[in-house]
Amino acid sequence: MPITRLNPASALSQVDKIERQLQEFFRNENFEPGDAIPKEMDLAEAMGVSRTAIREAISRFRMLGIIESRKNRGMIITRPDFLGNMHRVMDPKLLDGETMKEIFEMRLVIEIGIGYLLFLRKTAESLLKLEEIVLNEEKTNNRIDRLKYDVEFHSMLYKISGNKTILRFQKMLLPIFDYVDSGLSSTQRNMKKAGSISHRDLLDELRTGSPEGFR
Amino acid sequence: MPITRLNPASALSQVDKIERQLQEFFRNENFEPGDAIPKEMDLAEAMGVSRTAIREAISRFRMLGIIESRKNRGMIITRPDFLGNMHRVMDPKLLDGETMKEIFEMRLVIEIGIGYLLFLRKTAESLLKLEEIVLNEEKTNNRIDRLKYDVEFHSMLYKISGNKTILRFQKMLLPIFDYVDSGLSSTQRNMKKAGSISHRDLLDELRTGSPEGFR
DNA sequence: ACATTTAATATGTCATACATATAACAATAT
DNA sequence: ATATTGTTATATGTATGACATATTAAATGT
Repeated sequence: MPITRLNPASALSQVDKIERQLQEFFRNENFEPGDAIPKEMDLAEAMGVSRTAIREAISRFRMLGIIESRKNRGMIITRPDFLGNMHRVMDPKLLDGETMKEIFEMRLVIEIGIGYLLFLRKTAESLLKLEEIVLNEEKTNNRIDRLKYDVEFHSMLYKISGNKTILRFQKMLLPIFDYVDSGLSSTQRNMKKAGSISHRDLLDELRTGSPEGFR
Repeated sequence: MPITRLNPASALSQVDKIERQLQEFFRNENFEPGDAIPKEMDLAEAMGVSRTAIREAISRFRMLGIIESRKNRGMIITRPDFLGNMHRVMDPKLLDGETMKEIFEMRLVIEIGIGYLLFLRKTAESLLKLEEIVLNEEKTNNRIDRLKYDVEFHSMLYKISGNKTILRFQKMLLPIFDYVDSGLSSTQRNMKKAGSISHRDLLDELRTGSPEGFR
């Protein structure tokens, strides 16, 4: 039950109501990507509101990637990118500390869980690439380069996992990850410590070990 | 690099551009929740567009919970609920099969990773509650009740984890979880099998075992 | 039959007017 | 003097009409 669902009903603006009604309408009528939806004026008349209000609501759907409109061709339902909007709210300045800590924790949780996928999907080539990255990392003393290879290493891990969505989700969480890193609870500190053994260890474990050891 | 960032620049509507400029503006000027932002007319004049266009862009921020406005008091930056909007796009009819499978997988990945938190945060009382739920589950033969207790059990697990955000995120993923459940790859089937040992087993493992066994 | 022009149409943008809620202040009554 | 009430100014909320623009479809001419 998202908190947005219980905005004091009276505080809902007309546009908010229109937005909800439209979303409900699209779902109930089983609209799918590619389907055309009624034109603005028809919607406005059917709901007894101005075209302006309809357009404000539709504009929101456009942002989410649920609706696309072209001049004269009308509007159609489109396939949204369900992570594509997250970056708009993933802002350390906007979120509160508690939420950020939980997001931070979620990232670690996903990282642990992803070990499973890695063992199921690792290949000889992917291990070679990891080896390459680790070698580069071990060779350099430059702080910035180390960071670069660190990013590369993790990137590669996600690629091996074969799940683009999880990879993207993790990247979305990065702004928070960069920001928190202080004021960690002991639990989180433990988790982080557990996760920060060297890449070389991880690689070796991935090569010859088991999911249990990897974690 | 969110896909929304690379909409053919020419295809961006005026409102899209305004939306971006405003978000950039808020970030650069270090606006934080509670801060007042310029009024609509000032923004319109400053950007050389109509108030209508500004309002369409602002309407989007309002939906995201980034901006709130009250009559005559102007508009202020607010703390968004970073998961609160996901339900709008978490629709099996809108997403493609591949994405849904990946989301499905992400849920499992999180479930595995969360085992860690459970062991760190379990308490005597929480174990008792789990015991109660499992007992109820074992007593009933009603299919619907079993489902209910299954939900309760998982809910309780997330509560023990002490991370409301992860819990909510999992709930957000439910529509997809309910929907997929067919056309799984062998990898996913394996993961699911691994995850579907009985609740009794899980509880016992949680009581006396280790994170490794739990997984 | 083909190419070009014209008209019709739905969305994109703008300007304007009015409604509504609120804050600040003034006026009044006790 | 304090509290209540009324007035006014202000910023957002909503509606309306106009025009721009792109695209489809029909009409026209050769």
